[in-house]
Amino acid sequence: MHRTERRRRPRGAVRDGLVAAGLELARTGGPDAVVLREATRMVGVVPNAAYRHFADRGELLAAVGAAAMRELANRMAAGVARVPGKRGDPAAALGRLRAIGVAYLEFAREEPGLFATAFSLPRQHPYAAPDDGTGRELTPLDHLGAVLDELVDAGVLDRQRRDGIEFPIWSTVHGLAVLAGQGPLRDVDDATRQHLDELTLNFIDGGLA
Amino acid sequence: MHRTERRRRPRGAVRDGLVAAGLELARTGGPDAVVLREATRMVGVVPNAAYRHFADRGELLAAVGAAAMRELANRMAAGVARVPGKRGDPAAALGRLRAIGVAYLEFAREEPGLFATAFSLPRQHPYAAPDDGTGRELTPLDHLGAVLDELVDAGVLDRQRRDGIEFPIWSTVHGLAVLAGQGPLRDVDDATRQHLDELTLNFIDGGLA
DNA sequence: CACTCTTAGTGGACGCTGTCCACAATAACT
DNA sequence: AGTTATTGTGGACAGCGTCCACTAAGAGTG
Repeated sequence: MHRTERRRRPRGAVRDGLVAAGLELARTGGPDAVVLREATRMVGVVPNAAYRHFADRGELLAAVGAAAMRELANRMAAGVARVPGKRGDPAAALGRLRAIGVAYLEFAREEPGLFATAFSLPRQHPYAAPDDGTGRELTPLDHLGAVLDELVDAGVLDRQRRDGIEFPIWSTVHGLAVLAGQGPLRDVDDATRQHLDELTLNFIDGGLA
Repeated sequence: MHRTERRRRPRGAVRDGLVAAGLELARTGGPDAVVLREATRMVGVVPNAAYRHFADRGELLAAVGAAAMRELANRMAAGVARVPGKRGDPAAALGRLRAIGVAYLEFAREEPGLFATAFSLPRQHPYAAPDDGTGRELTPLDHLGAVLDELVDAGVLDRQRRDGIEFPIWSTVHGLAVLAGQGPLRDVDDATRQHLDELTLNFIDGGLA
């Protein structure tokens, strides 16, 4: 008999493996590349096994997208943390806002597949899944909001203008990421792209005043 | 035998029919919904017939995307044309800039499938295909550029700031369209969405000064 | 007009995909 | 221990994009 060797894997290993495999596929090929059967192959399990952990491909893709979104949020947080200067310092606050934008654009450029997957919602994913019970993770939007609050405290951004301004700002940087990543601007050379980044981040700074 | 009834159709009818069918599919389901076999079914032809007109599905999708892009450009042009006031009038120029943004956002909201398809470039499509020999069609970017030039002439936008400013502006409106269309903001109610539109278009106006 | 050549359709096949069902072996619970 | 729920396997199905061989219709030519 086949001695089929099952259930060797620790609990949750298959699920985690599928998400990891999906991430790898998404990294190189975007959302369309995360194909269920291929992911199961990478984990070394039969295709149907995936259905014990996800209702369908869409749910797997949502999990992968959530992981990618978390990665983006982490990069933003790391970028912000790297900027010196204490809270209340206007220059530092502006620097942190720029760091957020730079992290966003860098992620989109360095990991176009993951970026596209994070924002391809075949199903609404939790946007940043609660990992453990210790509290909700911070979303990209949370990080942006925090820096904007700091800009208000530092007196750079008028308190009246604060409300809702995260959305135009987010839109601006996200729009550039999309246009230059998958969109019509995707074939511009590196220098031009750099220039577009500058132009766009400066445009945002201008919109604060 | 079968009396297979072929070659009844006028020249180019199958190709045009496939694009039309693809547009219909894209309208309701976005780029993923434009499936080659279904399009051929709608035209009443066998799947392989498509390969006489397109190298593969990607090329069909590119043709559909180009058509959708043209539709967007037309809506922008129509929106601009609807704003009264002659060239050189600052208020009119600003009105036309806003009309461009509104047309863009409206198209994305009313035709999310077409919008997504226009910007899903499986293959680089010509962005706005030359329809006839009489000259290239105007792209969305062309329309935006024209209005920005008018803003310079009207003295609203500093000539120094003109260069390249179309990209941050385009990014801003495109970003909102994507975030609120397919992205994480897609489930906001109509009132909120309206508010986001206002906020974003005002943000752009602020960025001109 | 008859003849040829090119064009644009048909028919059938292949491998790949997502998904469903029935079944079996393991782990967890009592 | 025995029972039950979990989580894997095996095999199937339809639908997809694509390839190959074939053939009917139309265009062009003597």
